[in-house]
Amino acid sequence: MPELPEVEVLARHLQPLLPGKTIRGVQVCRAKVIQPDDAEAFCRALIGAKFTSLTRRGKYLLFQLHRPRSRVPFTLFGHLGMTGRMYLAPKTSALPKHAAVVLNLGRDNFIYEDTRYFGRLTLDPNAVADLGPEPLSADFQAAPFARALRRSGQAIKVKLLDQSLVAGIGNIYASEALFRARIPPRLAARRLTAAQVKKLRTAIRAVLTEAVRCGSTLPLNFGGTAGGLFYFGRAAGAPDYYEERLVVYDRAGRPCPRCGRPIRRIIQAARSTFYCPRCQRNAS
DNA sequence: CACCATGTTCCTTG
DNA sequence: CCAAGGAACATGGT
Repeated sequence: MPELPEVEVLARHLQPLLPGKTIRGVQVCRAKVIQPDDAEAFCRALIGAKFTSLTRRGKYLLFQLHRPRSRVPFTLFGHLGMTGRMYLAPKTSALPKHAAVVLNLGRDNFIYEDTRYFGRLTLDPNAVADLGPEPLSADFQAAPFARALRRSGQAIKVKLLDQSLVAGIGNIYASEALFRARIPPRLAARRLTAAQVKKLRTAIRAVLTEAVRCGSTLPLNFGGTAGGLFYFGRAAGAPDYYEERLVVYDRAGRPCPRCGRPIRRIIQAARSTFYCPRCQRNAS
């Protein structure tokens, strides 16, 4: 469940739990999730290292580590793909069915599980090299954003998924931001007016900020047979606060909260886009 | 069986 | 060389 807000909430959750913990063992259950695909080297690099901090960049988690005696830090980069989860669990509890990598931290295990194994763990800083600005930081400035959009003929919805434009927007928040800015998803990026670009930038920040705030106030539940960590309403039986906050995503046929017309679903670049055909028209 | 899924990368085509 | 579109990756839910 990973777009910027989900990764941010996860980072805030794990941040106080990791610093000071030492990696005593590494179990690579599925070699394809580590990069490069060399479990031996990966384990050698991590065993004995100690966590110092955890931050986020786009949809990546940045685990800051150092070896004992060495002040030279290094970073483990984590990406959750579509279905990745990371959490601490007592070493006594059974590993989940789709465990990908398990770090032995002493009393607890750090578990990275991923049903579809689209996520990654890597020590290669290139993972993060081509990311655009952080949308919630001051680095996300209007002028460069506008310039980048002017250079692209791609539909704006598709362009928002380009992580080198802005980091962290995924398929859900691309639709949500465009609805909020009242911009039609198929409009070519270069056709946005200056006013629309400005509105879009504001909408992106608002939508992501709200999602983080919403996620941060939820109780973080461990447990269940999956041993998973749930916050955003995907857990069966868990309250669905998060889904309720989405205005257009996955709501085809249901009324637009603004005008009441049915929300429409279209396919762009092989992914679903949701929008209101009335509120998101040209020249708005 | 068919279709869908929060992401990224690679291949083909123009 | 670039842009755009689609398939592939792997598994599960409806």
